[in-house]
Amino acid sequence: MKLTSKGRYAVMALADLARFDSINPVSLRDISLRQGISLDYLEQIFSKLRKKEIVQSVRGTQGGYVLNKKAKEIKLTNIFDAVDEKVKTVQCKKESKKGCNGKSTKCLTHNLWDELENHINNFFDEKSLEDLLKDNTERRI
Amino acid sequence: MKLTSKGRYAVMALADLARFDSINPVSLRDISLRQGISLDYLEQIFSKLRKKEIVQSVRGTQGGYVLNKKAKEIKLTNIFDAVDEKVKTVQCKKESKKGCNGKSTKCLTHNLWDELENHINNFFDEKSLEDLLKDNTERRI
DNA sequence: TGATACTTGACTATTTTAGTCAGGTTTATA
DNA sequence: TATAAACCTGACTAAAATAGTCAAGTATCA
Repeated sequence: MKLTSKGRYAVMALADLARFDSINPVSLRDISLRQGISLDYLEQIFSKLRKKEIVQSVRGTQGGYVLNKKAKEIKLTNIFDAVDEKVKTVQCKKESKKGCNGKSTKCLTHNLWDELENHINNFFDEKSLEDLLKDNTERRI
Repeated sequence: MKLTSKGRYAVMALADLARFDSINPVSLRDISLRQGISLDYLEQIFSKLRKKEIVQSVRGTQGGYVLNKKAKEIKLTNIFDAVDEKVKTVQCKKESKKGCNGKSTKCLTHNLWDELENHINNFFDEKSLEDLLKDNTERRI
């Protein structure tokens, strides 16, 4: 079980954005340099974040991205959702043919995975971008 | 982020084993049939479980596997650990060159991933095989 | 009008996953 | 003591996911 880079990068980039966007839009180039993430990859990620209205783009010279909501209102759930990073534990949710051994009853451990999923999602539901910054006030980049 | 089959199968198989091993060892063949997991794959998984002393093997005709501890004492953490299913959230744990942007300070979101990891691991530390069975007393396979 | 920066979509190398396959060894029991 | 059931091991592989790269734009400000 692991968290993929796309999800991590999205959160890292937004945390960076949240810290630096107070006055001007932040260019992906800056984020790329500060966070060590490939510019091309960032563009893919921000395209998704924009579609989900988590960020707004500002075109032209001095352009870049701005948060579309307050950092407090952006939960990690929203971010992961935007970049298709999902917590998946069971295959047997949608009653696919192979799910739960292909039997009509739930598999032995079905409840467990459900519980785990909720457990993790609760964590992400509660954490906002602002929380992240708070934890880091003593540090710089 | 997802849970891989290997980890799921290991837990499913052990839950099956815990339920049926009261008298005789349980053959992988039976588990394979009941849980719909490939026999060859089960062998790989049980080889690891045996090395970590979670199960004991009984050779020969009528042989199979038996739990090596009480179901109560086998935590999910132990199981995942045995089959190399780990919760990985950050690449920057071991101070690899690329970790945390290759900078000396921790990355912006380092604490978050640490926290998440603990959150998930706590869940697994608390859950035992016995807990799983309890949740399923009303169901059969 | 040029530089900067966003925008999109197609492409791809690498890694991981989820197994399969082949060829054993061990042991209970008929 | 033969044999079948069951364990045991390691090598192999197809398919999927990941983590990007690359190319070719478009929009806007100075």
